[in-house]
Amino acid sequence: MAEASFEDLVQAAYLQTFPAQLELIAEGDPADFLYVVMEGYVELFAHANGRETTMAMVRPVNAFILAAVLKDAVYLMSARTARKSRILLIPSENVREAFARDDAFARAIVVELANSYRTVVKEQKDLKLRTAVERLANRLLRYDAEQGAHGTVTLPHDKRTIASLIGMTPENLSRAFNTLKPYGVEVTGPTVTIADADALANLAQPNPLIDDETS
Amino acid sequence: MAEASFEDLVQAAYLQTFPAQLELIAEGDPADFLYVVMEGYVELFAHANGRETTMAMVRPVNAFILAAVLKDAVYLMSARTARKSRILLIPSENVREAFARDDAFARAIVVELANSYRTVVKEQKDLKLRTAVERLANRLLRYDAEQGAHGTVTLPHDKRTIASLIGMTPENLSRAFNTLKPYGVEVTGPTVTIADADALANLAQPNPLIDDETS
DNA sequence: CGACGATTTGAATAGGATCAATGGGAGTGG
DNA sequence: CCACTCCCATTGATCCTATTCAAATCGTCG
Repeated sequence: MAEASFEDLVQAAYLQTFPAQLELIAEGDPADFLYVVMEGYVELFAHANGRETTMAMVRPVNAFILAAVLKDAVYLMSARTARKSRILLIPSENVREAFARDDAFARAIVVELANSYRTVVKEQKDLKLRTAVERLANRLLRYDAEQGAHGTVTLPHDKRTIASLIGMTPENLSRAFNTLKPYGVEVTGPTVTIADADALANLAQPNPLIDDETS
Repeated sequence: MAEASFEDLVQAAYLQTFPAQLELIAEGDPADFLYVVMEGYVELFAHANGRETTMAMVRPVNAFILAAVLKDAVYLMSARTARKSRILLIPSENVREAFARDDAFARAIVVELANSYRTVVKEQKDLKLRTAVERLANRLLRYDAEQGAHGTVTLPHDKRTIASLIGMTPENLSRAFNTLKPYGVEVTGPTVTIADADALANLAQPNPLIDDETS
């Protein structure tokens, strides 16, 4: 994007540090700011019919609720810090201004939105086409790949959060881990070892059109 | 968008009529064309782990797989005509060209993508936060609203398709309709009458952040 | 009229959720 | 440093939802 637009956004932005478990936004609120996670972790979650679910975990450096800001609409999701986090807040007004003025910025946003869209589509496929155990197995393989494919995974979130993220209860997650034991999966607190990646992959049936970050 | 860009796209495009149940694209294929439904209905669906699910039904006039075209990536979903349909095929190359050249077009695409993104997020909330019966109840209320809120709904698709769309089996859909009978829902073939919209809404708990088209 | 596919219904099963209780750290305050 | 508390995670038992398998019914189309 143009230097000037960038400067304008940075000038208008606030960089703040928030403690863990602080609610940043609530679904239904008007989109006053675009949020960018600089450090830490932010949980996006949602409510309906008396239930709550984790929609996504946002890690540095990523923006969230971009679509709402551009549309000048209300947030569809709530957000809270999962741990102490440094977050950049950019007034929506400025984002929309830069979007209207700066062609390069507008195009960059398209790429970002296209990626976000495809990510959610993949998640929907994951949810509708796989059982809970399959989802967990694939998730473990993904974490392993992200962490260097050593066969030793450190879970990036609380188990209750992971359970909600992949669409199950904490109890069920615990049982799903047990189900994976015969496939070489051992759990010790937040550490998971994958003894036989092939066996696990055979169960999980990983699919690039669901599990690959890019593409 | 600019007249010239529009002309260019139209010039390069093919308008074709396809019979029902014709597979237009398959997930994993490179995105060679952007598709626009002019008449008829197109089903987007996906496979994984030996299962298949309906992801969306696209009606006129709407484009599908825009994100894949822009990213020059592979399709995440397959598509088939649900009935005889007239479809506009625009070569991806031309779309990306227009996107690069025409600023107004690029901005229009942002709006389109932002809407698509928010739609999928809503669907994910629907899936994760509601039971099958609640999803059906809300879907019926939505159809009723779309069709004029007369309390008489004509199902826009086969029941098996609707079942897959809202994430259940055809058998379960049939039973879900029976579950809704005490709430004033009567089914006769493709026609559904809603005798007591309040009772149904009380069960469904419709939520603008999930069920409203706009917002 | 006959065949096929869609829908419905029934029965049995499986997958997940809920409720309840226990064990296990991490953090707090004395 | 230790005891206490709280919350997370696990386990057990049970319940409920939804899927699967099977069969019957219905409607449509050739």
